[in-house]
Order: sequence, then C-alpha cells, then structure tokens
Amino acid sequence: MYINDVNLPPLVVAQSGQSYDVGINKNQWVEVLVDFPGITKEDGTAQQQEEKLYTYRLPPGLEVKPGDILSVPFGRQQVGGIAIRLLAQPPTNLAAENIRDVEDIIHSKFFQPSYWQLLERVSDYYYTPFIQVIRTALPPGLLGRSHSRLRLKRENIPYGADEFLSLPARELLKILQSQAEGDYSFKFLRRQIKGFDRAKKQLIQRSWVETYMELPKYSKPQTKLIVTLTVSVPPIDLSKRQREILEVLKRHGGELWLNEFLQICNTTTPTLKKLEDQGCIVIQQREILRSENGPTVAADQPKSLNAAQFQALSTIKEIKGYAILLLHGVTGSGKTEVYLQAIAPLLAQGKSALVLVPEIGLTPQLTDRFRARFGNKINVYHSALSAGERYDTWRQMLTGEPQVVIGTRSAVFAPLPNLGLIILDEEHDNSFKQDSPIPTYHARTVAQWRAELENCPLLLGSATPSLESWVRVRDRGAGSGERGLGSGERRFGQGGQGSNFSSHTPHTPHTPHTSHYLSLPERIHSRPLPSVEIVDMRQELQQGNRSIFSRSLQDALQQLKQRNQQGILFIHRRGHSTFVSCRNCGYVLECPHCDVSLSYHQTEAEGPQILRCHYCNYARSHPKNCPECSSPYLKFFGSGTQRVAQELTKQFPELRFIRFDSDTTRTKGAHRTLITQFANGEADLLIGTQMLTKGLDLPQVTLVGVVAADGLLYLSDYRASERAFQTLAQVAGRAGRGEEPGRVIVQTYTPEHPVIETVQNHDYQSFTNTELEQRQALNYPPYGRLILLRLSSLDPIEVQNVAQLIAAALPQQQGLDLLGPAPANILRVANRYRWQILLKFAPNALPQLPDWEQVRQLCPASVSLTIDIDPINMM
DNA sequence: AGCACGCCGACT
DNA sequence: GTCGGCGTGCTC
Repeated sequence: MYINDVNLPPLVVAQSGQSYDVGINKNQWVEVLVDFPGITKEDGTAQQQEEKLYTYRLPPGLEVKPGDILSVPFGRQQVGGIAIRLLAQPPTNLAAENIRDVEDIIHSKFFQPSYWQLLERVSDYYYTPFIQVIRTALPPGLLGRSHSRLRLKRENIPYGADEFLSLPARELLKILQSQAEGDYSFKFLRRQIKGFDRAKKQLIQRSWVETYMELPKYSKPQTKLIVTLTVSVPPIDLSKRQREILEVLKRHGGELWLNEFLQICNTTTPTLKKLEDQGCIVIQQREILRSENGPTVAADQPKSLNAAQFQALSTIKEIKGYAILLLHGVTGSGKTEVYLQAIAPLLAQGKSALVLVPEIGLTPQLTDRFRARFGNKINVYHSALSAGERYDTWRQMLTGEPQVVIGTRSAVFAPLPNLGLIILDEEHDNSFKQDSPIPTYHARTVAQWRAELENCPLLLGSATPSLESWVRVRDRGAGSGERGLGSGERRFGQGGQGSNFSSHTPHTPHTPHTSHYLSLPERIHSRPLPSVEIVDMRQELQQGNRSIFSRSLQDALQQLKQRNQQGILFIHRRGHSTFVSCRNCGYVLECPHCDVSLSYHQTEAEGPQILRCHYCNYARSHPKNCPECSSPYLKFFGSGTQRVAQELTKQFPELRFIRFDSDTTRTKGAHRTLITQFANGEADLLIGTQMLTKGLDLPQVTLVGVVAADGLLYLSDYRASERAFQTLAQVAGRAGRGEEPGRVIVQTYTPEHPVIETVQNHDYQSFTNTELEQRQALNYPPYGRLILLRLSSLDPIEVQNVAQLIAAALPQQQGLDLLGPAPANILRVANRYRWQILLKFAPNALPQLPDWEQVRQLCPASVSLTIDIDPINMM
C-alpha cells in the first residue's frame, strides 16, 4: 500500500538563491548537446547538419556534471540538453557576452558510463544523431521544448474595431474570442489559419494579443504528506487521545498518508502538529508513483520443472557475466516458467531483470503470470502508457530497487542499474525491429550490447528462433563471419571509458563460453505436439467444394461443438476482402494516395460498407456501381477476417466466435477482454490475424485452422520463407496445450511448398538448413549484411533522379552488391513516391562504408532519406 | 521552431 | 523609391 523508502535520486535542484562562495578554479562553463528542433524532420529522417555543442555558463551554485540533463535557453526558447563536458576556460572564439546561463538541472546522475556507451553504440551503428538516440531512450516530455502561445488581451480591443483587419487576422481573432481564455498554441493556430504569421503580426501591432512561452512541462512527480512514527514507546506526558492516535499509527506499521490518518482517527491536523512538536511523529512530503496497476491476480508458486527445463535453468544460473543463451523450446514447452525461476534468485541478490516482449497488449497473460509470481516488483513499460505513468515507471527504475521490467522494444533502454539478466521472449519477432523513425534499431542487437556492457547474460527465447540467433549459437566459437558496420567516428564522449567502438561489431566475436544452446524439445507434461494436416484446396475445388472451408475443416468445426472444445482460425488479412473488382470491365478499386487496392470492410453486421486502404487508412464508402463502367456487378476477392466470419455464420450458425484483429482490438484493454471472454468459454472460435501467433496460452484450444497459407508464402523478399515458417509454426503451436491433443489444418493451393512440409513435421532444423543454404549462396543475412536506403518524395521524378544520383555516388568495391535503385514494392504510399537502394555486403568483405554525410548532401530537402541498417521490412 | 537577414515584384 | 512577399541560415 505504501511505497516504502523509495530512495529517489534528487529531482530538480533549482538554485535561484545567490551564493558566491564558489571555488576559484572551478569549471564555470559547460558544453551542452542541445535538443533543438530541426535536427530531425517530422518523418524522422535526420537532417544534414552535424551535431554541434554549445557552450553555456554555469550560474553560481549550480553543480553540473557531465551526463546531466539540463534546461538551457536557445534562441528565444528553453530547450532540453545534455551536459557533455565541463570547461575551466570559456572558448576563445566566443565573446563572453554571447554566452548564456544554464537555466536548470532537470535530472542528474542519469547516464551511468555503461548506459552512455550503449547510446553511443546505437548512435554509431545506426547512424543516428546522438540527441535523437537520447530522445528514443528518455521518456517523452523530459527533453520537452517550450511552446509559443498566443493570448487575447480583451481589455485592449475596442468594440467592433476589426473592420480594418485582413481576412486571416479577422479569422484568427474569431477563433481566439470563441474560447473563454482566448489562449492557443502557435502550432494549433498555424494549422487552422492560412497566413497565420501575418495575421498574428497585425493583432500584435494593435496590442490586442500577446505571445508568451509556455515553459516545458516536465512531468512533475506527485507528492503527498506522510506521517511517520518516530518513537517506539510514547512519552508519559501524553493525553489519552494522543496515545490512542499513536497506537493507531503503530498498528498500521508506523506510516500512514496524512489524509488517510486523519480519516481513520477522526482527528485534525493541529492535533498531529502537536504530536510532531513533541517529537513523536514526523510529517513530510513523500513522492507517490503512478503506475499501471494490473488486475489483482492470485499469488502463484514456482512449478516443478521437467528434465529439460531443469537443465536449461541450471545452465542459466551457472552463468555469471556476459553470455548469449538461446532457449529453443517448442510451443507449450514452458519457457515462461524457466524465465520466472531464472529471475527469482536475481531479485533475492538485489539485482533486476529486463524482459522484452513483442507487443505488451497482446500478452496480458505473460504480464499476469509475472505479477502473480513477483507481485509489485513488476513494472510494465511501453508506449501506450500515459506520460505520467511512463515518467513514474522510469523513476521507479532509477531507484535501483530490485525489480522486473517487462516492456516492448523501447524498454531495452530502461534505465535499470544492477541488471542481472535480459530476456527477449519470442526473439524471432519482427516487431523488435524499428523501421522508423531513426534509429532503426533492433532490440535484440541493442540488448546484446547492453548485456555485454552490463556484463550480464542475455536469454533469447523462441519456438522458432531467428536464423541470426540460430547461427550464432550453432557456430559458437567458430566465428560466423558477421562483421560490424559501425560508422566509426565517435563524435564526443565522456572519455576514459575504455574501448573505442570504431570497429565494434554488432555481434561480438564469439568465444566458446559466450553462446549457449538450451533446448526444450518437449511440451510440458509430455503432451504431444499437434498433428498437422495439409489440405490441397485445388483438389477441394476439383471435387466440387467451393466453400472457403475444406471438408476436413468443416468436419473439425462440426466436432468442436459436439465435443465442447475450442478452436482458432487464422487468417492472414483483416477486413473482409482484399480487393474489389468489377466483373464487367475488370476495374479494381484503388487508393487515391497509394498504389494498392482498397480492402472491403464492414463495420458492423448491418453497418456501413467501407473501402479502406491498409497503408494510409484512407476510407471511402463502397460504391453501388463500378466507377468506370457503371456496372452494378462488383465482386469481392480474397478473404479477410470479416469474410471468414460471415461464411462461418452462414455455414455454422451454432458456432459462437470472437474476431481478434486490429479492427476489434483497437481500444485499450480490448485484447484482455476478448481473450478473457474466450477463455471463459463465451465463444467456440477465435478468428484472427497475426496477433494470434504471439504467445497465447489457451489450454482448451484443440483445433487450429489456417484458412489460406498461400498469402504468407509468396511475399517478395528474402525473408518470406522464414516469416511464413515462423508464423505457421506459432499458430499451429496454439493447439493442444491442455489435456486434449491438438489438431491443425492448413489449407493451401501449394501443398508441395517446402515451408508447408516442414511445418507439417514440426521440423525446424530441416527448414533452417535449407533456408540457410540459400541465404549463404546469395550472401543474405545472417551471412552477408544489408543496408537499405529508403528515399521518398511527393515528386515522382525527383526521387528517381536522386536515387540514381546517390547510387552512382556509392563506392564500388569488392564484396559489395548494389541492388537498385528500384521503386519500392508499393511505389506510392500516402502520396509519397518511394525508391530504395539495397547495399549487400558479402560475409568476408571488409566493408568500407560510404560517407553518409556526402550521401545526405546529395539529397535535397524535398526528398527524405532513411538509412536502415540491417533492414527487416523491405516493403 | 522562431526569427533575422536579404533579395526580387507591386505599389505609393 | 519603398513595402512586403517568403527563401536561407543561425541559435552558445
């Protein structure tokens, strides 16, 4: 109930008081890395300018150390910045009167040397300005810049005097007058009014309005008064009432929030004040931390382990210091229990653990299990938290209390001191890679650096490990030919902290003892893996079955109800149909902003029919007639979740189902609600997309149906097979996790596809071997390495020209393949035309990286360029 | 971002 | 001749 002794680091130390007793030779200036706007564009691509340090004077009494987060004046506004180094002398090339004072310290002691190094590696490797990396790592709002606002001065405005104003100025005045306070941000007004700047000037000239700066809003910690008992035996000279009060306090563990205390004892503040004066209690401010409180879950005890789990756990426990462990456990093999038991002893030793998961919303089950085991030692950190929650969780981490942080990709930057273990669950999942904005980091790569710098083990868990991780542990000790692509130059540093990363590798050279393979080959309680049946849909058609469900699947669905069991249907796409086409002229309805066809959606059973673009979210109503030839015969092609749901209602009206995709899970907590409903048996079937593949543990599910596997198999990039295998294996793994054996039915038009075969046999190894051979032959990862340059612009010709210009300027070298420039898979998205250039480095090539600075200079402002290191999403 | 400085077209 | 458009460049 109470936060006991939260040892928070000092917060803002505002020192406005004058004190001149500062030593003579103290450092009085500081170089600051300023977080100024314009260093990155809205789309997250970096701007060309190099990062620059600005020198500020330290006002007397303000003790700044390198790494402190500061607030400094910049131009006309206050911005955040990081203190880089202290100077005893002012720079000679700068006039003293041009140096301004540091305003304040926002946070000190944040950047531990190892954490600083981590950010530097990210900055170097992903070629991202350091300040941008810092922004990624810190909770938003901490480096918040101030905003200009416009305020109405009503008393200055004569009645009906706006006749001589320009039209925009009159409009502006109207907006301001429409609100009681008459107070808006520039940003808002600029969006509302064309010619805002001029309009503003007119109103300012007349003194009808004034501008002012809203100071940066750092999430302020909330405090509350707390009463603490300071004597064990009350002095004798107390009244009976006073004794009673102290007794109450003692019964509550010696501490109570003031407001609660007053309520419980039905007393008043003066009474307590008196007790304080007598030295019996202390009343003081105590910070309260807002944190996302999950539902209360029943406490849970460690479960007994099978031999493989026990073996894996002992290996993990033996390891002190840095190592990479791959926990390869088939679906349902009890990986989570291994995580839990690996973490427990660490907490006892006063260390913390970091658990990274693909998407937190999708795994309420995992979070609940951690809460059940470790109670309030669990902190959840992800982007859906409110600013206040995030800030407080972040401060809770800085306390250094032993704790477990569960979070998504960005939580790899959680500022936990004393890290004892980092876990990446479902390590193969692509959501660990950030596509934009920069840094385009992979949480697995960053986690590895972090583990190395913190000297703690990194545990990668998956039923279908990524080829990268697989190769790493398989070839341990041999060196896998992976090589760093770090750009080299460190721009600045805190100095002294050892290694220079100019040649650091993303994957550290392997020594025999840094990689371990841990295998959980069996499901818990020796439950069998589900049987996988492949259905050839071509034959179904030949034999006259035109339904989207094969006869096998129909039978299985029929039995579901009879046996009172549950099932899952996996569909690759959401919505109803993937495209709508005219039967008369063949016209396909397309998005006006992107080069893709529109998907058909039905908001509700009888609701409006909508065509939606899955790339830019453009929506329009479904036309009655073909826009081209006016024919009324528009036909839907391709099945999405909605379509399958409709078919199901038609063919199996008695089956109750829940749709589980991003359409139905958009609202907060929807995942949990739907899963709980399903787990409570309120439906027989769960129909959904990729989301179903991520760590659902539903013991009653015996049937998994993949309606059409083909959509997964033929995506046009080199990772298509890997992704397809992982997805299918994971969906299949949802079946038969309970007492009853599971059954999987995969419908496809190409049953002979190698991925289908390996999924049928649960044969990870054979899939991997085949796939690795192909990757090796073509120098694709995990052998060779890739860099993708993404270019986009509103002007189709300009991007193409710039792409060609850049491609021509890239260095020709042995072992470097230049693929492109080529238009992106979908040339136009949200009206931007996209081109890309892929650089492929052979495994043994000593990569001589292009001078990115020069490359950027070839790129005009109207074309945005993102350098994606180790790209995963090639679309 | 915000603001200065600075260079070209439409007006007094 | 000047006013004022907004197109680059700087902010310690």
